[in-house]
Amino acid sequence: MRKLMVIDGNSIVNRAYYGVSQTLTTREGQPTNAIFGFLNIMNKLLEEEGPDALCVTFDRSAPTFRHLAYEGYKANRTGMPDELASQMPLLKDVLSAMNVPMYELDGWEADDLLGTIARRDEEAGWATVIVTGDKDSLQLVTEHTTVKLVSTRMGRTTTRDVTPESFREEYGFDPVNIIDLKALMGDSSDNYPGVKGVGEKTATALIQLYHTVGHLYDHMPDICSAPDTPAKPGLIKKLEEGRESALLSYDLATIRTDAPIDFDPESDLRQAPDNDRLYQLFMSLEFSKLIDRYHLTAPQGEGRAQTAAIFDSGCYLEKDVTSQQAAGLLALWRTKEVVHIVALPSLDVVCVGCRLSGDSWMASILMADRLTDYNDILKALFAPDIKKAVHGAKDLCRALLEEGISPGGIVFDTEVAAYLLAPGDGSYELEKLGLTYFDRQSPKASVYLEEGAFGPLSDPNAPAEAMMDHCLLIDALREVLTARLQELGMWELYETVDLPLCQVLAEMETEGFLIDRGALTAFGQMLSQRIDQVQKTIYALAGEDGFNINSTQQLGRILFDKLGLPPVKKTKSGWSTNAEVLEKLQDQHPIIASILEHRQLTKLRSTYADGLGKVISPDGKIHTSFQNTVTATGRLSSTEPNLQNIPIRTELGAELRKMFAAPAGRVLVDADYSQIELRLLAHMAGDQAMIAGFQSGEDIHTITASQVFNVPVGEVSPQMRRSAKAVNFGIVYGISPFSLSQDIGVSVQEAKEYMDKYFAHYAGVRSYMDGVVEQARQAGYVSTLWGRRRWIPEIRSSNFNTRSFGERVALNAPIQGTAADIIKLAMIRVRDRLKEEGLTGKLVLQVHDELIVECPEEEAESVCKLVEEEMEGVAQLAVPLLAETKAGTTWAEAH
DNA sequence: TGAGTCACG
DNA sequence: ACGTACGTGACTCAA
Repeated sequence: MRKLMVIDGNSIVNRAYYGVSQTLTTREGQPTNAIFGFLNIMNKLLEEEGPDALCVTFDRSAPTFRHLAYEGYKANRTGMPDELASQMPLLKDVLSAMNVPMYELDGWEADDLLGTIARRDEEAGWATVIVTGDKDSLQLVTEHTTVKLVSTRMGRTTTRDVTPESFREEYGFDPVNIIDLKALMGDSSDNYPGVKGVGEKTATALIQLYHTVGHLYDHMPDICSAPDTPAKPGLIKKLEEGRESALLSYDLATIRTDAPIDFDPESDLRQAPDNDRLYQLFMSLEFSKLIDRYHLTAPQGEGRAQTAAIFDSGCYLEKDVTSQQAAGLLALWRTKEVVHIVALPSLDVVCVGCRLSGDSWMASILMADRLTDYNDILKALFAPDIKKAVHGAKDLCRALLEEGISPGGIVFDTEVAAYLLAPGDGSYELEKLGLTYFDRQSPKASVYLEEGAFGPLSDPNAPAEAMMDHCLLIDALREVLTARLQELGMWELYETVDLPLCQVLAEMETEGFLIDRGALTAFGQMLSQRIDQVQKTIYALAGEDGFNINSTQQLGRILFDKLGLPPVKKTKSGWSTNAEVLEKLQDQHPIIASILEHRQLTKLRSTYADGLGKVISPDGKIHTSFQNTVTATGRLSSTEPNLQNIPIRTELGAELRKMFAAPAGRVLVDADYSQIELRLLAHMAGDQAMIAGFQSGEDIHTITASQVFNVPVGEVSPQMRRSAKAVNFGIVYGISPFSLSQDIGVSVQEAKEYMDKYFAHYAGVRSYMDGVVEQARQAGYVSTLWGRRRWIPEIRSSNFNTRSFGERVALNAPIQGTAADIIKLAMIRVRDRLKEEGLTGKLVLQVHDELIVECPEEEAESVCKLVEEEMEGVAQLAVPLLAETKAGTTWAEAH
C-alpha cells in the first residue's frame, strides 16, 4: 500500500519554534529557528517513514466556519509572536522550492484539511500518516490512517505513533469518540465550553461507558444505576443543563472531511527540490549545513558571474617551482603589496598567490621534496619584507616556529578578521567565508589537507588548484573584510591587537610550559588509592555495590529511591545530583560526604592527572593551543589541554600547580590584574563612589560591604564581605535577586534589599547598566572600550527568557571584553619589551587576567618590573589598573 | 551526540 | 507569570 505523509504545518512549525531554543538568526537578525527546526523534524520523519508522497497543510488567518458558529472560538489563542510570523512566508518559500505541495484554504483550518486529505487518501487506496502536535487529530485515526504525535519536551522532539489499537489501549474507547470526549470536557485552548463541571476524568469515564454523547443522553436516567458509574450527585443536573453546550461543542470538535480542495495523492508524489531556488534560499537563511545535506550546488546564473570573474580569470599555476625559479619569485613577491599564502600544516607544501596585473594572477606551489634549499626559501618568504595574507595566522606561525623559521610580514588573517566581525559564530573556515561573503562554493580545504594529497599516488593537479583557488579567495576576502572592519570602527583593534597577537600566541604555544611528569604520575596513583577506598565506603553505606558512582542516573537511583533522600532539583532527565544539591543533603546521610569526595578525586584523576599526562610532549613540556577565534566576548580559550582551568580553589587540586615549574636555573614570573572587571565597571560607568573606593586603595568588597550594610569599614564581618563580593560579581553578570539569594543563602527579599542599597550607593552603575541595555536594544550590539563588538539579536526577542539573557549579555560583554582587550594588548607589549631589552624571558601562559613568564633567575627582578609596567600601562582609566607580580620556581609558588 | 558535571576566570 | 549570573573546555555516561 502506498503511503502519504501529511504534515500539519502550523502545529509543527509551532513545535519547532518553541523547541529550537537556541537563537538562530541571520546576520541581519531575521530569526530562522522555526524554519530550521521544521526542516529537521520533517527530514527525520521522512527518513523514518519513507512515504511515497508528501504534503503540508496550513491555516489561513481568515475567520473559519467555527468562528462564525461560535464567537468565543479560539478567542484565547494568542497570536503568533512576530519572530515566528516573520518566518512563515520564508518557510513556505522553502517548501515550495523543495517541491512539497501545500494546502491552505480560506475559511478552513489545517485540521479540516488534514481530515479531508486523510479520507480522500483512503478512498484512493492509500495509507496516510498525519504529522501533528495536536491531539484533536486523533479522531482521524483508522486502520489506514495513523497519527504521528510530535511533542517537544525540554528542547528535544519526540514522536509517538498512534494507531487504533494504541489509542484504545490508552483511552479505553475508539478514536472517533474523542469528539464525544471533547464535547463533554470542552477545550480551553480552542475555547469551547463542553459541559460545565465535567472535566477530563468524568468525561473519560462516561465515554468509556457510553461511547457517544448521543447514547449518553439517551440513557441519562440509567447513569446512576449503572455498574461502575462515575456519577456523583449533581452530575445528571450538570449534564442536563449542559446539553446544548455539549452539542455545540461536539460540532466544534468535529474535524470536517469535506473541504473543497483539489487533492489527489498521485500529484503529491515526492520530487527532487529545485536546486537553484533552494540553494539561494538556504544561502539567504545562512543554512550552509543544509546546503551540504541536500547536496545543493551553486546556481550557474548571474549571481555567480560577479564573483566568478574574480576567481576564474587568467590565473597561471606553476605547480613545480625549481630553486632557480624560486629566487626570481621571491624578488617578484617583494615588489607586491601583498601575496597570499595557503600551506599544509606540515609546511611541506606552500602555495603563494599574487596578482600580476589587472585580472592576471600567478600561483606557485613550493614543495619540500623538490627543493634542496626549501627551508631557506621559506625563510626568505616569511621575512618581513614580503607582505602576506593568510587564513589562520596563529597556526601558520606556530608551524614556522617549530621549523625554526621566524614568521614576519603577515599583514592579514582572514580568519581573525571574520571573527572580529561576527564573534561567537563558532567557525570561520575559508570555504564558509566564501559562501558568506561571496555566495560562492569553494573547493574544500580537505582536497589538499588530506593525507597523501601530494603523495606519489595522487594527481597533484586537484590539490594544487584548490590551494590556488583559496589564495584568490583570501585576496577577495581581504578586500571586503578590511572595508567592513573599517566601517565598523574595528580596524585599529584588528591591526594593533588581534592580528599581532597571533604571533605572540604561536610563540607561547611553541615555548610550552614545563611540568613535573614524575610528580603528576605519583599524584595520579595517590588519587587512585583514595578513590578505591572511598568507593568501598560508598558501596558499604549504600548497602549495594557494582553501581557506577559516575553515572548520575545510577547514583540518583541509590540516593533518591533506595536511600529515600529527598530530591532537591530537577534536570531534563531526572533528579540533579550536582555538588550544590549534595551539599544540601550533607546532614541527612553519611554517604553524601563520600560521594562528594569521590567526585573531586575522580575529576582530578581523569581531567588532570591522566588528562595532562597524555599531552606531555617529548620535551617534558605541555604545549596548549590558544583559541583566538572562539569566544563571543574576545577572550582567549585554551584546548588540548585546557591550561586555563588548572585547579586552585581546593588544597588537593592546588597540588597540581606545584607541578608546573620552571626549568633548572629559571623561574616563573606570575602577574595578575587585581579586580580588573570591577575596576572596568567603575571606569565605564563613571561611578564616582566606586571610583573613589578603588582610589582609596582599600579592599573593594569590604568597602561595598560597609556601604551596603551601613557599618564602618573596620566593622565589616567576613560574612558581610562575602555577601558584598557576591553582589559585586553578580552585578557584572547581570544578576537577579533570586540568583543572588541562592548564591549567598539569604531570602530573595533580603537579596533584593542588598541590591537596592547597592544601586542607591552606586547610582552611576545603575544608570550605566540601563544605558548599555538600551543601546544594545537599539543598535543590536554592544562594544568594548577598544571597539570590539558583540552582536546580541536575543535582546529583541519577544520571549522573556531569551530577551533577559540578551540583557545580561549586554551588561557583561563590554566588561569581560574590555578586560580581554587589555590583557591582549599587555601580552603584545610584554613580548615586545622582553625582546627589545634583550631578555630571554618568554611568555608561557595567559589565564584571562593572569600572565606567566618563564625567565632565567637573574632576569626575575627586571621581568617582574617590566611585566607590571606594561600590564598597568595599557590604559589610563579613572581608577588605577593594578597588576601584582611574584616570582617562584613553580606556578603555586609564583601565584 | 547531548546531557550532566565540574574545573577555571 | 515567566525562570533565574557571564565566559570557557574536558570527561563520563547513555542512547
